[in-house]
Amino acid sequence: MSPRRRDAEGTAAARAERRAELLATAAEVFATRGYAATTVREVADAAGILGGSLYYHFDSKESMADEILSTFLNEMWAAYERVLDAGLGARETLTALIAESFGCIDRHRPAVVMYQNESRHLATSPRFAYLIESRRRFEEMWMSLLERGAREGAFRSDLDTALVYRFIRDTVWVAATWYQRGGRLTADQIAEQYLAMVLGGIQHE
Amino acid sequence: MSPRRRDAEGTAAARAERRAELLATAAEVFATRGYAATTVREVADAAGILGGSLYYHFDSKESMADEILSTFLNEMWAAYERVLDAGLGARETLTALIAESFGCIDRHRPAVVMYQNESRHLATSPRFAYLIESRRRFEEMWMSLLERGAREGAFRSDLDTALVYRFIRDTVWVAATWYQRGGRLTADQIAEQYLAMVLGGIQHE
DNA sequence: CATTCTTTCTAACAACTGTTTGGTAGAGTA
DNA sequence: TACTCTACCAAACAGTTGTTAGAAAGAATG
Repeated sequence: MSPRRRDAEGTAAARAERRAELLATAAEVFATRGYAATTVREVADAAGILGGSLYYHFDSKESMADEILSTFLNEMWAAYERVLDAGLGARETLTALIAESFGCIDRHRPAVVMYQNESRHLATSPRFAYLIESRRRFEEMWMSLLERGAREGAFRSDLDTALVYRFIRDTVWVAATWYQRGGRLTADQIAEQYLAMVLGGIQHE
Repeated sequence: MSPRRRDAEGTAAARAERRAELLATAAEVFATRGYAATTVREVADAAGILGGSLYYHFDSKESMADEILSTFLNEMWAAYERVLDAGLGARETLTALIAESFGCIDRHRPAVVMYQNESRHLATSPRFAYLIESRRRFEEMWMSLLERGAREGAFRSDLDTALVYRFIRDTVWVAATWYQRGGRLTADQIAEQYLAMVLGGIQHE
């Protein structure tokens, strides 16, 4: 490996690290104040630089949102794929998917908040078409799991499947708005309690 | 009643009606595109007038949001009060509150969506302090109901009450983002299914 | 008919937005 | 030391934003 090559790699790595830092900051601000209501100057402020300096690292405000969301979604789907490929039963698959979802919230909380609050607005641009595609795929995954579970007798069959799907989707992901790392409960503990509620209900038997 | 008086009342009523019309339009646009991302010209467009003309009826864009949200919250709390004053058992109170919540979503869908998406951002202004107060009151109401239900044996007592509260709160209100009047299911039917899920869970017994 | 009142339009404003351009401090390299 | 490259700053840009002031159309009133 030539010195020239090593240097190029070193600076490329440093650059990527700085990008990631800035993206984390941006995601935090976007999640807190809302993407549209946040100015690039506010993001830069939070990062300790000036507004224009962001454009050395990123093409546009939009491309920041793009990178934040696509990074998160890629990681999430990779995790989901691992679960789906494990060949578990319906109940166990649901359990694993929910646990994995709370793991995603733990690792990508600001991105999840952004996905929820801004995806409908952003998806109007063709650049963010993958948001719609992800939503479609998500619905397909859950609907087929729930139908399979109802067929196999794991889940109740007297409920509207589409409603159950939304019920689970909403319950899990909205948790990103209040979850905080290092809080009273860990992501795993929350997942466990959520599962107990979703599966068994809150009524005393 | 003098003619003078009748006229004054007539124009005042007409004026209030026009305000309500414009507010309904504004709420729809705010809910769809997001409050911050919506321009007053877009609201005016949707109402068939020009941007500046809105300022004959309203002081500012902010005061539109204010009126939309406070009107909704006042109605919601009036409905909740009626339920709480009925002196029902824990389980019946929960049932009635959830049914009432879906009723609110049915009647005030755009306002509910705004409340969810924008309240955190808006609440930074002192003008919207009532949003925080409403949230506090909401939490207090539900927490005491859930604790009472657990004490009286209506609800399971092995679950984290704060988590159950968020679970119910999120599940109910997020429905506003996908609910549409005249859809496959009525608000009452959705409330019924939601109740069955929350109380009994989705697992086959 | 003339007058008044209500609602809207026209046209502008100052502030703020995302973005660009050219410069510059400082670390690394020869 | 001189040079280069990286990451940032300083200052401006054009477009958009919420908002305002004055004119005007039209209905209601006398």
